[in-house]
Amino acid sequence: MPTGTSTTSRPSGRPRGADTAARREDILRVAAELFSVDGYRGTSMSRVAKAAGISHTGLVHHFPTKDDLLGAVMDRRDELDTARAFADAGARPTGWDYLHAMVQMVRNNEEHPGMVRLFTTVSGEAVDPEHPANAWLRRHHEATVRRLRNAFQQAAEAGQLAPDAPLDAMCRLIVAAMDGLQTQWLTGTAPGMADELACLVEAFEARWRR
Amino acid sequence: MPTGTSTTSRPSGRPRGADTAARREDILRVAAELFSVDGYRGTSMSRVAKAAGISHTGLVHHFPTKDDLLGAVMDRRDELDTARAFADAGARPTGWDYLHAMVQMVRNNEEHPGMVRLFTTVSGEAVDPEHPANAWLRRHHEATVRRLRNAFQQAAEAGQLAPDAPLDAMCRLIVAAMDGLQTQWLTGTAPGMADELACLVEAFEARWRR
DNA sequence: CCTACCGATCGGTAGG
DNA sequence: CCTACCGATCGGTAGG
Repeated sequence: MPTGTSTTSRPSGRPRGADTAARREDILRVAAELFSVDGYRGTSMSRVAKAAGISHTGLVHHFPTKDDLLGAVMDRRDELDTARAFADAGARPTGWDYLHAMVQMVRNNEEHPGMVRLFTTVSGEAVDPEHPANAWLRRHHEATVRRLRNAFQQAAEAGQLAPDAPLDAMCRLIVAAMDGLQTQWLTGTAPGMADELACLVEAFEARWRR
Repeated sequence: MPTGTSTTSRPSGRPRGADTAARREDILRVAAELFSVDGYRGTSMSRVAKAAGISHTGLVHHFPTKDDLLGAVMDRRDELDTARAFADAGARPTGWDYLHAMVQMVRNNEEHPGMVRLFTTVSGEAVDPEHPANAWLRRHHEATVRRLRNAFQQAAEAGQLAPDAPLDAMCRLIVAAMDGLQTQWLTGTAPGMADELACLVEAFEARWRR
């Protein structure tokens, strides 16, 4: 009995479509782990292939270039990040509640050091305008700032924000604090991240909440 | 006439001691530039040598391993950083004044993008415990936190700090904000860093200054 | 002509 | 400090 014919029903042989999706997921998982420790520049395609249990050329078949692989890894990170954020709070909180939900999201991140390491390591390399993840980093920061800005504007419309509050600076500060706390947490300088971020939100409320 | 003998007076030939120090400084300057863009892992000894105008083995003569070179580059960064911090304020301010002086120091850093890039890029790689700059990164963060803690304790002794202020979290937040703002500034998400940091200090004062 | 790979090797470069 | 090299590994591609 021939295997891999062009007939529509295949009682034996490899289920091709499903295998491809599962294989890609395997690759993305091990690549994320390697990038998170050694960075994009410090990780070779061969090492990713070996960790995924396939050949180098097998890896290239799924991701033609190393840049393609990085892009897929970071897209997957964002998807998992968003999925977890939504799982925590069914509907997205608004106004100051959004800030407190963000603290909870950071507390959740303390259970996922691999994700935090991936973000921090790749961000460090990606400040170089020539780095393949530079556009991703800018997009990520701008999207995060935008969501914070929306929350502050909701607070303002509800009369809960001082009219002279420096909106943009506050948004950027929260993003900066989250990024910087990750570095300190990963190196052991800080025991956590959420309590520190909560301290920032508390100070903001003391100064600019109405 | 022989060149480079061990006699004390050399009317001709290369003044060796001076040359060595100057050459090392040249190497450290170009290495800092390369590390700041491509990172430690993304920079080769050969490329450093070429940029410094010497051979690969000539570079190895001054810095036996790549790790030695990185250590010297980061030590030099810290020296220049400290020198500029002292130049700004003759004596180190105390209490809340120290926080405001730090904002001024960050404003000064906006004139030195290369230094900021070096710090951010190497920090990103160095969260890996196996990275040669991991110890440097931890030392840097702990020293910065210690100086901030001293300042807050001076404020407390002067009765200018609420007794329930979360000292450690505040110190780590300031360090995190400085690090994170550097990333956003380098990628163009934020137009500056000092105004944002000043916003953090203002919020802290509103919440915990007495 | 398709898919999901394989073993082998391309021209160059890495740190030392 | 140079020329001349090493063992190995880089990202990417060949034909089958």
